[in-house]
Amino acid sequence: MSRNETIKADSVKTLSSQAMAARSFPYLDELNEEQRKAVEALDGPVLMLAGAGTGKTKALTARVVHLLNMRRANPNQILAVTFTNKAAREMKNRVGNMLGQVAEGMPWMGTFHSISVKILRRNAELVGLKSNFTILDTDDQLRLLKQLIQAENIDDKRWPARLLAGLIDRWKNRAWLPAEVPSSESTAYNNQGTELYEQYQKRLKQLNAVDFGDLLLYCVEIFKKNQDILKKYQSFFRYILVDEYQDTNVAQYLWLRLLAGDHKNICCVGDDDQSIYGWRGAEVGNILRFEKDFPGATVIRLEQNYRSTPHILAAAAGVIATNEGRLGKKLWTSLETGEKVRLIGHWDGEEEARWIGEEIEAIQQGTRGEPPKSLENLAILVRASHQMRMFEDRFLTIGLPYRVIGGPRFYERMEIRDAMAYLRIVTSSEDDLAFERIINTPKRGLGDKAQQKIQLKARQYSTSLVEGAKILLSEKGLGGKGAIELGILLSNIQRWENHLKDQAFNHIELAELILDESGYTGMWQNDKTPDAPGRLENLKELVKALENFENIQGFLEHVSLVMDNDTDEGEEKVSIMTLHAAKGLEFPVVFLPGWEDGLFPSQRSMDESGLKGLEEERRLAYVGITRAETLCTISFAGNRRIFGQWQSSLPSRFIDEMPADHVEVLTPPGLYGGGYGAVGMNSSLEEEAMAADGYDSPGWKRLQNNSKRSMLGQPKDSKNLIIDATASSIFEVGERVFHQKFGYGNIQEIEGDKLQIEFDKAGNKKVVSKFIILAEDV
DNA sequence: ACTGTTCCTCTTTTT
DNA sequence: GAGGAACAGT
Repeated sequence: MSRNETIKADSVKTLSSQAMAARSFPYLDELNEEQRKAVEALDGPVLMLAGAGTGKTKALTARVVHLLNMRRANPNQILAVTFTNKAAREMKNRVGNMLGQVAEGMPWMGTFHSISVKILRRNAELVGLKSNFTILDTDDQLRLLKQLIQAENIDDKRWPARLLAGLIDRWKNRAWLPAEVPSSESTAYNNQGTELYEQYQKRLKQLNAVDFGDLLLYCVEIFKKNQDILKKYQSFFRYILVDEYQDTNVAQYLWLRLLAGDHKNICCVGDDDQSIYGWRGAEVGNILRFEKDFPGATVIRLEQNYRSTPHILAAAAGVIATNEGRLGKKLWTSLETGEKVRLIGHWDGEEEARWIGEEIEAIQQGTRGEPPKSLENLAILVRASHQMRMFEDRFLTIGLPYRVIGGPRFYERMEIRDAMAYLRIVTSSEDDLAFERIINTPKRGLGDKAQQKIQLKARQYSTSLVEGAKILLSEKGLGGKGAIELGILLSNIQRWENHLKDQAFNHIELAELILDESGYTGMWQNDKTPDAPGRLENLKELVKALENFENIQGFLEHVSLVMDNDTDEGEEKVSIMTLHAAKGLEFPVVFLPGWEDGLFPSQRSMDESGLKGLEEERRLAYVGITRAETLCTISFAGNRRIFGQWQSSLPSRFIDEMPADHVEVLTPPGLYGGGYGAVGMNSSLEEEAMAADGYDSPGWKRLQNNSKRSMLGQPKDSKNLIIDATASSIFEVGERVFHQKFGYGNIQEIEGDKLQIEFDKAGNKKVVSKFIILAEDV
């Protein structure tokens, strides 16, 4: 019925399109009312506020299919932008499935960056680039910046290149060219930030290279300065769809506004509660402002959650409710009540990993009174990647298969970058950064001195390093072994270039030949370190990856843009990933470890961005909880080793924000003396008991009192209760005390139950008194 | 030039 | 605890 209304409203449309619309579209019947509205509101600006698990992707793909079925646009006239390659792939697959064909016919479905590259290659000359420009990765970028910094005689100890890289990235995210950086920023980076930014951009253009930020920045610049080109793209992209709109930064926002400026057929999907990329320049303001930016916009809220049980939703809602300035959504579900969110405190991080490992095995075997579950259904979501290690260690020792998602990427490995540098120098001998990388890898006796001579020569003739090296040799500016080796390298490069041109070999053979003749493969074959075989394996994989591409250039472009490496071998595994990487995913069973103040919410985030930072952390917590379908387990540890130093911490404040009715507090198993890990490597029963009750955070206490089950079977006068009764009174300032992990120290200050202690070895720390005993009692 | 040593900082989060 | 930079020794 609503479809008929739509047709009436669209009375301008041709008879044929009406006839098309009158056909039945089975995918529409699978949508709920709101989703359907979002799909059928084809024209004009649409904002789809889609809460977690509300079928956003379903609606989005249905919308694409509907646009096609209604003949509003050809597949190549729809611009569909996502942030990650994974999301783009997913959308392509789903659209393809719905249409019953491969969605290769949708060339403009991709990430902001990949689409920008396409546009930029076609218009490169407008910003002073050649269309075969290379895209630098972070490593190249840093090396380049370092060179500039050293040329300016800046102490790169005090002013690290990373800092400058971050600064430039921020400016680019705001779509500021060097000349557009406001003067308020002029004190940045020792007052030389803007100057170095300008130099950096110049140098990039000399190298015919861009960095990630440039892809967006230059597109925006082209659109702004060339009305004709903008018009062309505006009319070409008849419909625009944007996923995860809350994560757009200023540059992306301008990019979209410019492209949608004419017809305004733009549909943005997002959730302000899931905005977690503020640190990368994302502006939640973009989504909050949508209706102002696009007057008359249709706003649709998707609030029915199909993913999680009511307990999980309630816990998540409780946390996110603390944030201010939300657009506000109320998620609801018709699913039946499942288990409450589980909460458990541990003595330290190792104990936490051990416990989670045991839990996972139990769930896998189905010993929790439920059918066995595949490990594919389980995920561990951490705040910071260094937390992953603890779990990897533990899972390796108990032989639990796991997969780290978004870890160190394939393309970032040293051997891959080296190999790619060889390929780069062959496709473009002007790629100085690639040449620098390979000139002495493997060792050719071309050290700092030789390289400096080449640099000097290249600068003197203002040419590339390869050319500079040739000149140096012809002028006999280099002697001995170095000269011979450099000669060999240069003639090798020349020969490889010719092979590439002649097409004497296909690109796979050529790549193998290059790695072979350069001695690079040999270098690793002769390497006796334990990771050498793995590196050779990676090189093989690199060559194999070439099979999917027509030529080396195409491959290089792919690698610089597509960063995820889904090497999903068949075996079932637990997934370990950061909360950021988990956005958009869902798992029946989710573990959220490390909920401690300082770690989560991250201290750094709060220090740098204050309340804004804290609220973003809270959204991260919300994202984490809402990944879970049926079982969500949150945990924290009282002690954790950070930078090799033990640190004690309090439970995350987010724990206090969860409504107690929806949380069940578990007691660490060690308390009962039974079960597993009772006598851990370095944690005793007593310590575990303290861990269970060692916090004074009101929320933790409240939750603990609320949980009757956790108290079952616990002796009334168990040791931890005795300690509890005496805890806050027995200490005095100046007393000599002992802590299990930090060792001896003196009390500096007493603040309720927390003691400020100057430890002899571990430094000054704030510790809950229950972890402390008098030195004389040891 | 290269290798091995110590000392230093450092960790959010990523296209 | 690890990876990088500076230094010293071959």
